[in-house]
Amino acid sequence: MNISDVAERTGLPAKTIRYYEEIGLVTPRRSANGYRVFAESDAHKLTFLARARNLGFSIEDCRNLLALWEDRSRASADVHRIAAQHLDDIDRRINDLAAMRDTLSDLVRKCSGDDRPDCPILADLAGS
Amino acid sequence: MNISDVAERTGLPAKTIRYYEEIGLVTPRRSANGYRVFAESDAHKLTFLARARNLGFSIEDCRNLLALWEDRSRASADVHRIAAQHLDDIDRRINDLAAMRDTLSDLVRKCSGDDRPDCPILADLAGS
DNA sequence: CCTTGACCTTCCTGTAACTGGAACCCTTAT
DNA sequence: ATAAGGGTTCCAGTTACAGGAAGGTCAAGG
Repeated sequence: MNISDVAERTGLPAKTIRYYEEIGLVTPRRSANGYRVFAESDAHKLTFLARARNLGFSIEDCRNLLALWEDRSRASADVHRIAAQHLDDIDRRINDLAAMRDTLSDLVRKCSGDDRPDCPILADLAGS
Repeated sequence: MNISDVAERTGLPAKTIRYYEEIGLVTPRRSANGYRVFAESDAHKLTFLARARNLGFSIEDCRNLLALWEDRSRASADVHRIAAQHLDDIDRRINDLAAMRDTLSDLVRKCSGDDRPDCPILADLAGS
């Protein structure tokens, strides 16, 4: 498989796949002309990576998850811990964003949004 | 005021304040020895920036909001539009994160997290 | 045989919003 | 004289790629 084939199969841009090779997440072989040649196992890894990234795991998390995936003797506790930490992180980010949204929607609602200069949003940001 | 004074007053790190000067958000005067000297108006701007950044506005949004704040003849509609767009953005991000959380908490719940290698999380990421 | 177009390659730069650190200057107190 | 605690500039690193330039490769068509 050439890079565009595996790009299509995984949904990852070719650029991203090259980047993943650069940082050591995949190591496709090379054909005589220098083109990358992806084996099935490479495609599976990249699919794994695409899904993990879609769930918001960082590249370093992905690296660790990939290592655990390839380790037949892994303990599921290790995977569980990484996922649970990421879940906490997501929850924190949701809470932060929800707090912003509450404040902001309040302000947006209070602001007339017409052509007058009076604006509660700016007043609040200025410390009223 | 020296930089550490205004840092304390605004809650922004000195590094961040220097950065804001570098990108033109504030322009404190300089004293003879080269130190930055912050006027009250500078401190107010920085407070404004700190609050806007806390609400998740991008630097470019902040730059625009600041310009509107300083423009006595602004239309509140301009502010309203920036804030409403940002609110939409926040909502999108919350939805994205919530989707991740739902999937992930499902997986975390299903994973025993013990020392056996069997792991539904990895199975799912692999495409089961 | 030559060209054209679609691939592929590497390398360099830029993104957002800072943070950390090195090397060095200024001021005040001991 | 020196030490502590400010301040300054400049450079590199962070995350996870994206865009683009310059150039090699391959298959089809005239």
